Order: sequence, then C-alpha cells, then structure tokens
Amino acid sequence: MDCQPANCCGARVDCAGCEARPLALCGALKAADVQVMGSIAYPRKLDAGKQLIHEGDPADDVFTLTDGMLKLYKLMPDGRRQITGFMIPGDFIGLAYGQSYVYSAEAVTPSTACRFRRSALLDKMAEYPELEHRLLSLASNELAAAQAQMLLLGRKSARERLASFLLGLASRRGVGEGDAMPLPMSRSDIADFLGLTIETVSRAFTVMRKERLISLPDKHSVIIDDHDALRDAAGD
Amino acid sequence: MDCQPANCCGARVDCAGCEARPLALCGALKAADVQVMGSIAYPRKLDAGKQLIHEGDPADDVFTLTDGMLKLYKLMPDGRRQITGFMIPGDFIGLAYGQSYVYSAEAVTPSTACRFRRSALLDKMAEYPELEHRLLSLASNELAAAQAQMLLLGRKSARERLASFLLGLASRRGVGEGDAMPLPMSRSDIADFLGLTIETVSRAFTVMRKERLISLPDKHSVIIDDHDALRDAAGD
DNA sequence: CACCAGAATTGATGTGGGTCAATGCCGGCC
DNA sequence: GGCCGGCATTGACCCACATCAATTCTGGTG
Repeated sequence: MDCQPANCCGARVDCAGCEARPLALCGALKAADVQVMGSIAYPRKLDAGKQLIHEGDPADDVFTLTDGMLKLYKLMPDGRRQITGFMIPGDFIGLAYGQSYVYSAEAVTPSTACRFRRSALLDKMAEYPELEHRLLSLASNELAAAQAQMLLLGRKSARERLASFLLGLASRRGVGEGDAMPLPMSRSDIADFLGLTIETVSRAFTVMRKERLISLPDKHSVIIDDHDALRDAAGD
Repeated sequence: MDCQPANCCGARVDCAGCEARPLALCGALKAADVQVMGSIAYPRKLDAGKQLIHEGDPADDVFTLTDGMLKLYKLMPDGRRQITGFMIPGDFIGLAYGQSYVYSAEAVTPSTACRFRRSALLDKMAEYPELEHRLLSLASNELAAAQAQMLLLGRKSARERLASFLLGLASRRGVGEGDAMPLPMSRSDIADFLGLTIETVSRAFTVMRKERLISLPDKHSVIIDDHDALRDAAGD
C-alpha cells in the first residue's frame, strides 16, 4: 500500500498538521524546519493485521508511526511469540544499528506511518544533530520500558502482569480513573505481550472485574474503576 | 572510592592505554581527540558487591565500564529482583533521559568505571556529534538485547533460558567451543537474570552436564562442549 | 434477522518450575 | 590442616499457570 496516488509522488506529507509530530522524531526540529523530514518521508497506510516489517529482512527503511497502533514481536521457530511492545503515534520503528530488523511489526488497528530510507535519515541526522538527540531520547525511553517489561516477565504473577499492563497503557494514553480506555489488541496479543496464555489473561480480567477494580464495557475497552487498588495489584 | 589520590585530582585517566576504549563511547573519537573524554572522566573503582548506582536516585552521573563486570537490576518492594543485564568493559551505564536512574547497578567482580557528569557529557556531545552517534548505536544494541531477553523471559523453558544465556555470554566474550569461560556471577544472579530460582538453574546445569553439552570445572567457569547441541537446546 | 466463524470465556485436569528442607562442597581463616 | 559459613546441589512436595475441552459471545454477511 505504499505510495498511493492521493498522498504520494506529488502531494507531500502534511507535517504541519501532523498530530504525532510533537512526540515524534520530527518534533525535534524547529518550526521553521518542519518540511525537512517531510521532504524525505513516504506515507504508508496499513490495514489491521498487515505487516510493516519482518524480522530478519534487511533494515533499509525506518518509520515513524503517525496514526493507529502497531505491535512489535519476535517469533520462535515453533511458533511461540513474544510481543515486545505496542507502538502508538509518535513512536519510532526500526531503530537497530545492524543490517536487519530484529523484530517484526504488524498493524493492530488501521495505521499510518511515515517511511524514511535509513540512509536519508542518517544524512539528515548529520545535518540536524537535534534529530539524533531526539532519537537517542526515544531510544532511552524504550529501553527503560523494556527493562520494566523484563521485571514483569521475569518476576510478576499473572494478576500483577495484567494490572501493570493496564496501568501502563492508561498512563501512556493519558486516560484517567473512570474513563473508557480503548483496548484495540486481541486477548491473544495481550497474552503474548505478558508471557501468558489467552485463558490466563481472560481469567485475570474476570477476577479483577468481580473485584470491581475494572469494568469491561466490551471486549475492546476497559474502565479503570479503582486506580489505587490496581496499583496495589500491580505489585510496584 | 571515588577520586583516589593515585588516579585523580592531578593524574588524569589514561585513555590511550584503555582496553575498553575501542568498544566504548570514547572510541567514537578520532585518535587526535583521545583526551576529550579523559578530561571530564573521573575514574572509580568498585569492590565486588559494591553498588555503583541506585534505582530512583537523581541521575547526575553516567559511566563507562572499563574493567570488571556489573549487574543491572530492578527490585520490587517485597524483594523480588530482576537482573536486566550484565555489563562488560565498553558498556555504558546510566543512559536514561529522565531525572532518575531506572535501575540499580552493582559490581559482580572488582570493577573500574569512568564517571562523567551528565551535564559535561551533554556538552561534549553537542561539540562532538560522533559521541552522540556512538551512544545511539550502543543504545540500539542494548535495546535489541532487551528484546531478545523479553522473548527468553516470556516464552522459553528453563532449559532454553540457560542454554541461551550461556551462548549469549560466549558470543559476547568471544569464547569458543572447548574453551573455559569465566562465569563470575553467582547462581542467584543467573537465576534473577533468567527469571528462575537458584534451584532450577542448578538442576538445569546438572542436566546439561550429564548430557555432555557443557562441563563445569568449578562453580565460576563453564566449558561449552557441544555448541550445536546447545544451540538446539536454546530453541532458536 | 438468522446464521456462522472466530474470539473470548469458563471448566477440568496436568505439569514445569517454585518452595521447603536436607546435604554437600569449597574457600577463607586461624 | 581443620573449622566454619555461605553457596550450590539434590530431593520431596506443591501450586500457579498451561493445556485440553466445551460453551458462549459477537460482529460481519447473505
């Protein structure tokens, strides 16, 4: 779905109106330089379930997610899957100073990303050091998140994992107590992110609902009813 | 043990003779600029078991490990611990664009690190963009390692975890089949890195020894006797 | 609106690794 | 060289979560 007539090969990316920009790599640039990244960006739309990158493929392109949600994951030969993160607008995908992608990425919801040639990005980074600075800051945050996830996977119970996951999502999305929070990913995605099975995730949801920590208006939204109690349940 | 008479406040750090330099942040600089980082470095020696940084403390200093081994870890209030990585010479510690350290670091063996004030490093990075570039590359590698570790913690069996751990160590250290590899950390550290208990780690070692995949000449060394079989045991 | 296929929930049972406990081993110290 | 204390190993038992197996729910379609 790359390079559609409507938004490519002529029409450039509309960076000025991009909601993800303040959070994203491009947000590092001063207002006057808005078009610097836009001039090397190729917009790409993805339907839900479509793959953006494939682990092991040559990493020639990198991306900034502008809309939707992606999951990043690693697979084992026998099909076991670990989702290493869910990406939201502003997140950068493809960071890896090796030859190849070290994970796959797939759209959870219909998504839009800005594609850059890695080489073009490197050129721009040499010219605008604030880009590299921002990328380092994005990478640091991801690393901190990865370390928190290692603690979760290595040491937390199923209940603690689910509670931590919901709190983490809520804080990233800026959703407060009592607000409905979209939960676009499937139970199977949640399980593969938390290192559990679908059944265990489902049971943990049910228990928390019965304890009135959360409500589940439908399968793709949650309401955190008791934030403090959920924090306790998260274990830290 | 900061700022000892012998190597501080007068005698500067000997960067030219530093074995870790090619791998480390400072290795990004051209030979002519060897002293750039040395001029802002404070050497710090740590006995085994001593803490370098403490999760939650203000992150005013950052470090390059030049000798020895550190473990990075996160603790839960009830004492559960997850070791997120073992650092070897050349590794950078303290990366985190927040106010505070997001993990603690403790010496596994007697170690030496170069301490930098974060602010001084930021100044040098503004002046020498190749420093920031190198730091980004170090961060990317760490992120890739973190993602591999998430797969390990979320989806691998005890046996697969131990096999992966030994292979990872061997490749980082450049140790081949049949060579004795130092294993400076305790069984308890290995367990906390792999999300297991001491007992399970011990049993997995015993099984692999009986299967002749490895030998254990003493508690702090391993020999990989059958690299291919160990790869199979690692699951990917 | 009824049907249907895939997703989620719920229940029954199994098991890998945790827990608790005893024993073995090694290295530092007198 | 013998003693001692902490780490590692081994064994017996248990439990949280996985696995296997029905239902139940839901949203998309003719």
